[in-house]
Amino acid sequence: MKKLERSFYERATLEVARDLLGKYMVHETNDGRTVGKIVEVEAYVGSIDAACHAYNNKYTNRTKVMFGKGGYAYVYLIYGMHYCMNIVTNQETYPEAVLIRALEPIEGLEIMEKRRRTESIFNLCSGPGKLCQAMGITKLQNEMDLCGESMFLLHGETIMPEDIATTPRINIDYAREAREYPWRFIIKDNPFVSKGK
DNA sequence: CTGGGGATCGAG
DNA sequence: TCGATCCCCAGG
Repeated sequence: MKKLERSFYERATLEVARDLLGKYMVHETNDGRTVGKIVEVEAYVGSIDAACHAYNNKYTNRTKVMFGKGGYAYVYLIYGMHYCMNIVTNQETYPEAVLIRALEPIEGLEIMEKRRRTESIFNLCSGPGKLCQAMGITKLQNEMDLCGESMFLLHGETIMPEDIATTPRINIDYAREAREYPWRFIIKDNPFVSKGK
């Protein structure tokens, strides 16, 4: 299977978000290799999106990675205890990213179970915080190049347009009009999607 | 320096 | 439904 190249990520964010469904995310660590199929994502577009950390093109130490080239990881700590994994999209100067919200576990299940302290397969990667724990993603992976050797994506399975559902994003009630933007994409009827909302 | 708030999760 | 827990950042 072929590794996704920079050109895949450096496109319009909503397109990248849709196209990420079905891709395999791989993380190589000392514990071993874990792989998950992307089944749920959300797009964040800094210039116009009140839910995005880089709303109004806000440039801070935390958001700066989103202003860089596509294909890098944006990982941040939320609620003081969980990490969220994003993939930076579009060209330089456009602060945009896609949040990975759920994976279907493909490989390294034993490693995931150990990290998550559960053997329930539907509870390993069915949420943004859970999948970071299962895949061994922390602040250390922030700003990592996904075109490198440690963490990267593979062309996994092709998802037909009719198998993709679109909804508003989860837990962004504070974001005023952006609350309703249909920027969450999931694989229809996939049992590994998060139980958000 | 200070304090309010958050792209979550799991227990009860 | 609610508490844990702490980084981030705006404001003074």
